Amino acid sequence: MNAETRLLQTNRSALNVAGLRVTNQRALILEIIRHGRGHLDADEVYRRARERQAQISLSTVYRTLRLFKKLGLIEELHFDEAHHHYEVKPPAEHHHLVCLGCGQVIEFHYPLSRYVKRNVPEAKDFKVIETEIRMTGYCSRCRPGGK
Amino acid sequence: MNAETRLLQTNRSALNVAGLRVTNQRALILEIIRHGRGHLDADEVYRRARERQAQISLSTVYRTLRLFKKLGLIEELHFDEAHHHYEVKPPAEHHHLVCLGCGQVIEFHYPLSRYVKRNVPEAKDFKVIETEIRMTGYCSRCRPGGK
DNA sequence: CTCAGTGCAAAAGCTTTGCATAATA
DNA sequence: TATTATGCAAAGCTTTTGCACTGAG
Repeated sequence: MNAETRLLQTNRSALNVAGLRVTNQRALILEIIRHGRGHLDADEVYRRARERQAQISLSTVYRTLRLFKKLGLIEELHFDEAHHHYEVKPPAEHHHLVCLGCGQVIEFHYPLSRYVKRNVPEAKDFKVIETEIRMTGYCSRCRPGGK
Repeated sequence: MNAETRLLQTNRSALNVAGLRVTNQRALILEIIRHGRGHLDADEVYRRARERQAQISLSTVYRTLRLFKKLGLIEELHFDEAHHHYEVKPPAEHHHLVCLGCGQVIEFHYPLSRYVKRNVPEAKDFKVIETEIRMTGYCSRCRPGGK
């Protein structure tokens, strides 16, 4: 059993647990999102997947991403563009700083939904499922002008 | 001068200040976003605009929204869907609770970026231009099951 | 063997663009 | 009058869908 196969094997169990049919495509896509640091969009997942399974189709990528999202295996994020980004669902609540200069995404962890629920009257009566905080601006290296 | 014309006139000055050519289309679109409570997408702006100027085109709506955004007159928001929503830029920082049940958007005000800057080390060094907080979940009426 | 999952191609949104015409300054 | 903005139609992208085939269970 080579390293490639072993990696895919690891993801099989995650999929089995969900009661899904385990295909090479699904194992590979999960592997790519888990392994790929950064926030991938569908096309990037597709490009990386093709390096290992030349025949994989873009529709499968889209279908699989939607499926994983529904199962809660991954998170769908909305940055500034018109398309979505995906990443594995992390255990702790986390958010994003998006630099308008270099495009890097800085992740930070903070239980903000709990804070908001405590301090914002409108949120007291709301059952929060998901919180996404996206702050755009300039990182220290890209800061234009002063301050 | 009828009421219609007077309304448009008010927006002319805002556009004049920006050094733009003032057209009926631009004045009308600004009027719709300012007046229209809620968060409108491009198509909704288009539909409302056509009620008053039958010949207006969807491309003009898109071009105008992009322009207003660049000028800082309006804000572009990213909810769950693949398209954008627009609203007038409000003076105070505000955020959104999006109900997965009925789709309503509850707005709340809170200076969260200041709070984050104070408490999150990663943000200390970041010059924040814009903060968007979107919490999805269920409002009191749509809450499924208990809690 | 059966049915869920895949690949392909075509369709379906949303958004942008080229170009001739119309309107502002 | 000199541009800038508009309308229309066509193109561009991302995402979804129909259908016959393949492969997992």
